[in-house]
Amino acid sequence: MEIRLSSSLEDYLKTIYLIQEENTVARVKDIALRLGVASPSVTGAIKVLKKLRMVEHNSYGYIKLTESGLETAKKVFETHQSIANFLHLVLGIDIETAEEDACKIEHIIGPETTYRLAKFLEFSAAPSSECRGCMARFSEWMTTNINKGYQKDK
Amino acid sequence: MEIRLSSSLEDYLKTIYLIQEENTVARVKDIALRLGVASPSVTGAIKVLKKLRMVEHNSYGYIKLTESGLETAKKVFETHQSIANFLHLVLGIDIETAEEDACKIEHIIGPETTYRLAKFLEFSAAPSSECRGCMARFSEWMTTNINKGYQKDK
DNA sequence: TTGTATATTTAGGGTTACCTAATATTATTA
DNA sequence: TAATAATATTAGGTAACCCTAAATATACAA
Repeated sequence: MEIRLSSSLEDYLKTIYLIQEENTVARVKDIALRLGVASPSVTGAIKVLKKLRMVEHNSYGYIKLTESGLETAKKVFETHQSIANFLHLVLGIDIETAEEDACKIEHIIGPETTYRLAKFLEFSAAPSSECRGCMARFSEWMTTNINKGYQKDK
Repeated sequence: MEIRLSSSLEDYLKTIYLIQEENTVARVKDIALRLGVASPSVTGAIKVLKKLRMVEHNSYGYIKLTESGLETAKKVFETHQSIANFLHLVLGIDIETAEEDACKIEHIIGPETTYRLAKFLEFSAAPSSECRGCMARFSEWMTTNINKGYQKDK
């Protein structure tokens, strides 16, 4: 009985989750601030998430994830972490870009891709893995080759 | 003077490109069929792409990419290939899922991520790369570990 | 406790991207 | 060539998601 949420709704859940993790209460204003949207957009999204039983909310009150909302939010966040780690630690992309890209990809890839990506990270970062040396070599190789190809503008 | 296209418009360009590559002429019907949308959606998109000077088109006629449209379409397609190859060859995801995921990610990641992903593939697949052994080990390791974690349902 | 500041919601719009049904054009074939 | 089939376009509608401006509710402080 898995409900397929939009990227946007997943972002709202993830944001509420992150606010809750900081032992803070989630308010419309905070969510709006973090997501860079206006307050009425948050009110609208919360109304939908409430109907889906992902959050609890009374008018003008605080917002809390339900068990089901928490579960989904955690999944999204974990997927985010795997992607961001891969982009940053393996590909060597700067942390800001890695986070930005991860924020978009997290809503798109299926569970199998997520699972395998996490496993790849686990494998390549394991202390015993010969892969560690290989990753270091790639890193070196990238640094020496970087100027021949893509140049970051802006 | 880079114009930021929507995922949807990029898909239309990519589809026209792929039809052109088959030495076939692109018609509304074909594009609609490949993308799984109705004809009026294609007509609408073509109107936008024409305004952006990405395609040439006269009413009731064939559709052709302009130089600028071709350039963008190629970029999208190349990004697609890098992602699909990574998902399939490195992570070992079945080709259909890899293609599906790539179709979504291709519109999202920036040029640096694309560049580095391609370089990673280049490095890890190079005949001289010690990484090849490492990738093979990962593949083995995945096969032995796969049942402990995620199981493909459906 | 009453006035003011802050936070939230409602109301009303805009954009993108799809759809179906109806109309117009082009192509085919009898 | 005239009728029919195939294709493309226009018209009109829906849903998701965002926005600003205005109204409403709550919190705080004099």
